Amino acid sequence: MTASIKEVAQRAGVSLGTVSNVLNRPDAVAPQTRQRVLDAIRELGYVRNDSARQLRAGRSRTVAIVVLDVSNPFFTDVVRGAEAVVEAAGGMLVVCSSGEDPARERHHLDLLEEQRVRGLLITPVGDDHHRRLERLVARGIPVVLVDRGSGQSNRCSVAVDDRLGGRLAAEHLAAAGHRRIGFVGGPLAIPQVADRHAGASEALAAHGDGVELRMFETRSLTVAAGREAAERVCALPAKQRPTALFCANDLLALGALQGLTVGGLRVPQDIALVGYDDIEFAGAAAVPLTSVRQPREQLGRTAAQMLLEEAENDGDHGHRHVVFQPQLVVRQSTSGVGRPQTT
Amino acid sequence: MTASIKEVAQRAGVSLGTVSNVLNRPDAVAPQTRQRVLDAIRELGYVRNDSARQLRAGRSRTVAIVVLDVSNPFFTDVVRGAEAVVEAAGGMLVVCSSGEDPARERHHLDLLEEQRVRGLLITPVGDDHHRRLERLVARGIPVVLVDRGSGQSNRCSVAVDDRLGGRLAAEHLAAAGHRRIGFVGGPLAIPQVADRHAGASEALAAHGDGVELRMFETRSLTVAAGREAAERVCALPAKQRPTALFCANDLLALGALQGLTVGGLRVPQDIALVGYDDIEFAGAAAVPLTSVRQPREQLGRTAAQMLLEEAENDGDHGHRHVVFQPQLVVRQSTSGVGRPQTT
DNA sequence: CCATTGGCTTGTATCGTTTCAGCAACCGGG
DNA sequence: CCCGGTTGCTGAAACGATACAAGCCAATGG
Repeated sequence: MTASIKEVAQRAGVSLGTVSNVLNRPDAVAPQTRQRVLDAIRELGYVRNDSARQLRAGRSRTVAIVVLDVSNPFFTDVVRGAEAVVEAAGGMLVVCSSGEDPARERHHLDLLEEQRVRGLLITPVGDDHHRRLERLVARGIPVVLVDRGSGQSNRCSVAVDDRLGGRLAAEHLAAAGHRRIGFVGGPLAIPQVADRHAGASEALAAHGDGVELRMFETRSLTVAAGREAAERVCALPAKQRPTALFCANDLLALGALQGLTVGGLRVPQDIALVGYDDIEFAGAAAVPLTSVRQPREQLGRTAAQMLLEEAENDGDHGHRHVVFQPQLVVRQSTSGVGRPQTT
Repeated sequence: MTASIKEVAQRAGVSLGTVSNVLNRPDAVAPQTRQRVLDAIRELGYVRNDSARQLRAGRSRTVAIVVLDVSNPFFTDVVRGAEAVVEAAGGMLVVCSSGEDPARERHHLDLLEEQRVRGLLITPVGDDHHRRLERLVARGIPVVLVDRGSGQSNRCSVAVDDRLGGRLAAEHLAAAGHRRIGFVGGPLAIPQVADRHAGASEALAAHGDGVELRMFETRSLTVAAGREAAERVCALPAKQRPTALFCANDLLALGALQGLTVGGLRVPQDIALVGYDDIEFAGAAAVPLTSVRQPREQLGRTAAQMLLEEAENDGDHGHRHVVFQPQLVVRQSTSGVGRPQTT
């Protein structure tokens, strides 16, 4: 059914090794022999068997990236960045989504380990993954943490300063005079969420005089969760209700925007809204969203580069921790007045 | 470095085959032997080598899906549907993005063929892929066309009726009294685009009396391309300018919305806008978008089911062609009056 | 004219699994 | 006491590719 190198050899009247040479070191084969082999390959429709290659070589050319949610445009942009780098290097990037579920994450890691992937980019779900990743590294599979700083010095990481991002958002709101601010996000086990919250908290504490940060925890970082959180906000009596919401990502913010509108609250007149990530859709929302921008594609590119670099110099390799700075993009959802902007 | 089955066998004091049995047919091994083997596995941190497994088995457990654009929420939803089915069956789904580029598509297919994937879900870029896919099928790799009907009877397909979708959109606009309608989409080599256009064209022709459908071709189906098309529209003198735009997908429509706003045209008062796909962000846009809804996740689920089914019954298998019906969802971008809706 | 070189090619071992025929020990029935 | 049937395990043969030592032959140099 599927021709192997042996049949190609037979047909071309050469030995196994020669065919292999044609494939891998064409210059080491005499031109006319090479041509005969190439003809045979074409005639039989021969295609290399990667399993065999990998088995022999002991390593694969595929790199995996495990993200929290493929449907989140933030991650698809990260993936695109990583993809570009990996493909340029002749590899293949496989994308797995943990869906914020530690069990699925583990399952994916199991499979990827069995496949002996060349390296792993991961945005881990919780905090209990250290031993697991440790083991991969010990096995010679380099790991780069994405969108997550690492205290660990035995692996690289690429992150954006989430505390700073949280501070930027909170300071912006506090400066606009908000005193009751709500934080929408969760699960708190996700470090990015915790850090953004911590940053906001920090900034408000520094601000002094009873600025309050109230937590509206969500079960996931999705539009639906944002809508649901907004319902809780709307249900509060006006006196207790926050006058501004800081959402842990833009999906939540977009959901919250919908939920608030349904609940009869106007953004930003009745309640201001800040998102996080500045995904492409944030600026195009019903009320264009103020958001904390992250260098999404660059995150992916840098992570992939570091990974490939580590994969080359098998073994010794100075682990680096790159931290990018987020940037506040102010739009209508916090600006009180003004006309729609579309950047 | 990485333990193999042989070392496990040695440590447990049994033969190779026994370890393999513990892994694959645990009941065929005496409980205490089994335990010894399991202990050895744990102590050595043994992990199966999938390459070797695949090589021996001649087939892999991974299924691939090749989509036009991972950043398009339509496709991420399709992917999620497919993923759910494949994972439930114990497999793994690898996602590749062709970026609407035939060369990249070919490259991915090459790699996937080398990997001897179990099956392939694909939304092909152009129309010249038949021979290519044919070859995969001949090799025993089942192929299911996604979001694309197939005249071919030797493979399955799952699609949504794009001509009908185009008709729905165009009829809606014509019924609202629009006489100069613009179609924004491209490249036309993408069958979905061509079909949606054809459907619209058809509906308007049936409508008679000089209703005009003018083409604004784009280079891709992205937000940026939509913005750029809107600039072209804005540049036209008011008399020639369409009073409505039908965009081949929601990304284009969202981009167009931004471009039109920047160009000083109001949606829907000055120009109406219809998108396609009804992605989650369509309803949350600055002006909630009227759009043609497709059953996105179901598309993926059905495709994956058909693929797995075909992969089971190696060989004979009745190829099916499932066609879903799209559905027009009317929102503010074509409704002239009314208040924001958020569903 | 022999030795040496260098260009091409061959054959074989190897990677880590799974599979399968075969062997040893044991059991109960005739 | 032997025989057929289990049960539990072993050992070797694949799977398809790559690497590498070794061989062959013609050409080159002394």
